[in-house]
Amino acid sequence: MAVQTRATLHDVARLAGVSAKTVSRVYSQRDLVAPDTVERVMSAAKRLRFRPNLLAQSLRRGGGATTVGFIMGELLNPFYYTVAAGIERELALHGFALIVATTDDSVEGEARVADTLLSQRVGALLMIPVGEDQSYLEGERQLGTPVIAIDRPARDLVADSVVLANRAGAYEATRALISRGHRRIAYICNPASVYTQVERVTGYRAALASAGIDPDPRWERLLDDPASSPESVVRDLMVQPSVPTAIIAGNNRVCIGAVRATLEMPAPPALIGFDDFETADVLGISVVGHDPMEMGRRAARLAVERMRDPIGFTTQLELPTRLIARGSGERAPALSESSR
Amino acid sequence: MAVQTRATLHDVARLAGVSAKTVSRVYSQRDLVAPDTVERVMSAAKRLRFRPNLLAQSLRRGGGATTVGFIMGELLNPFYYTVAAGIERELALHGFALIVATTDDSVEGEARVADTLLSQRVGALLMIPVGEDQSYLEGERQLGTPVIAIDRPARDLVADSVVLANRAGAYEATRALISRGHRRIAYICNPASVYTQVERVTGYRAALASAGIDPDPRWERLLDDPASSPESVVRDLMVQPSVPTAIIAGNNRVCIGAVRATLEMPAPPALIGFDDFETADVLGISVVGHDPMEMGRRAARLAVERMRDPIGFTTQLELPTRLIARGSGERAPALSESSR
DNA sequence: ACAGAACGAGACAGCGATGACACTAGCACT
DNA sequence: AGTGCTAGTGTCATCGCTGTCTCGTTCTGT
Repeated sequence: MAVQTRATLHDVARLAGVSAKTVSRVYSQRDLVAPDTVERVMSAAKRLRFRPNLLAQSLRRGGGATTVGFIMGELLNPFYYTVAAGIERELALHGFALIVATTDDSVEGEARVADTLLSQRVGALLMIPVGEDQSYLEGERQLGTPVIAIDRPARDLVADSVVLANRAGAYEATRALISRGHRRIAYICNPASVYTQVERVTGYRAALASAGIDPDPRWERLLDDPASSPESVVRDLMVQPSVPTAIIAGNNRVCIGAVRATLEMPAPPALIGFDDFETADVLGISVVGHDPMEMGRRAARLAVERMRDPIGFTTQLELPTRLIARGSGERAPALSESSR
Repeated sequence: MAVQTRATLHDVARLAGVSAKTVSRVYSQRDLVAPDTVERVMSAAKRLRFRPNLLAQSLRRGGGATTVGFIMGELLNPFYYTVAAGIERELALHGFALIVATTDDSVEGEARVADTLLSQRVGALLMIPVGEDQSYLEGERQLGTPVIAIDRPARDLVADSVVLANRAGAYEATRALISRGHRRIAYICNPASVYTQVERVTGYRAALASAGIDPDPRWERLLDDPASSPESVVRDLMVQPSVPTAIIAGNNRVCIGAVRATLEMPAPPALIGFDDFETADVLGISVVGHDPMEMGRRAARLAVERMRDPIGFTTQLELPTRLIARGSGERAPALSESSR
């Protein structure tokens, strides 16, 4: 088993009878090289299976990075990986490779992987911020590594960001329920202290207020307990003396939990989820949908722009949501319930 | 806005009043350095926000890569990204970063991204092979970049691989249906010419044969048409003069399509899917389940081993599947059908 | 007290590539 | 003939870092 070593520019140069610089020229195509020299070089390169070393190249060229890092909570969450897919596609278009790193949604994890990625000299850092504070990246930004926050704006850090119209989405969903006659509308989410949920709850309350309904703490289940299952939260809610006639689930996990909990009920409450999910149509679940892939694409595009022009103004992008009616959100309140 | 440049070893050395090599020693911890020198260096490094350049480091150290590449069809497929999640976790444990690249399941895409990744000098290449032939990577393998094939073995290439017990899984599912009294069992998949499906179909036929049932081409819908929707294929199948009493769906897409197609039927056929999916329990769909995350982990572990020891024997790993009963696969054939 | 080990730190080269600059040959023009 | 240009190529230094070698200092044992 011949364990050879990888050929370098010099090996190719020697075989082709030219200088290393000329081989470099052939590959970078920035300079003129005589056609037959090109041919000699190319054939030598092919014979040696030469492949330019991008690491050495970007070192020499002074940091022109070829990779971009994406810091996400975990790859198993459909929302996250759909964003990742969008990022990957957009970056591929511009010739960048994507390094993904997961944090398990922990603050230490975030700092740790950010550190690793920066040591890898990624050209930009895309992230779904977890911690309360991303100021530890401010220095890096000044050193020329742009940071793009996705889904939640970064805290204490100058960074571009791409977020959803969370308030408007929740507002619209709540209004839709109200217009069907619902007055007792629950909002359930877990975790609740993240930016997106805070925004959505605000939209939810605003919609209630606009209809003259006082928000009722009984129907706001804003949890921050990774251990508690959404399903049991919903079950618990539905055995109270006074039950809501409609539920808004703050994210897809809670929504699926709510589906599980209410599937067998004789008169299930109306249900609207936030975030679309694969089998939502099969299950007939109405949701506040949006386009996570597009979020990723936009974020990647911002990153590419920032790498080219580090000194532009930072951009805050808000992407729209839209209510997708599939049945579960259009159920009217049960008669006995609607007249309390 | 002060656009500074990133500090290097030399900058730190100058500020700390030592040589660059000593700073290097402090960071690599392979050599002895006096405690107060360490402290001086560290404080200088912190002041300059120094962060060692891993690219330069691995260049100098001669290729000791810090990244591993994963070539996948597309990030949107739940199976693929779950594998990716497993890979990422395992790699993180060993200090490698993961670069993901997608091919849109095209052969050219595969070759293109493999090229990019190899130029990035990834330490290993993990891939879900698409093409008929991965021999173009043989040279790279000899040059020291191990290749690990996932889900499907590589063709014409010495590579470790991690695959599922496809035949056994399909065999078990088919036998289970037979034992409930089914005789007319359809197998639907798209695409059909990939390794996994060929194996599964083989298992399916073997099970039929073992029960003395002749395979019937009417009930094998082996498509290779990305455009045709699984749902319509199933609908079409169910309006034939003679309908099957049970369906095996070759992958999760087909399975979800089958669910859509049969949901409203008064007497739906029994249904078993291949690959588990998020809401399968809610929908009561029996599946041949397996553990894609574990596949990713195992593949990553193999990659790490190979990077450490390039000359071991190649390993072929086969991971088990298991039949998960949730109702849809346990339906007995309709009476009028079972006695034909 | 002195040889030899052990420790701590610097000088230098070089990983694989490219930017800056220099140089030659050939041609067109005055 | 002399000048200026261009096309095509080579030399050298260097990107940020570390392996190897070297050297001065302190410590150890007899």
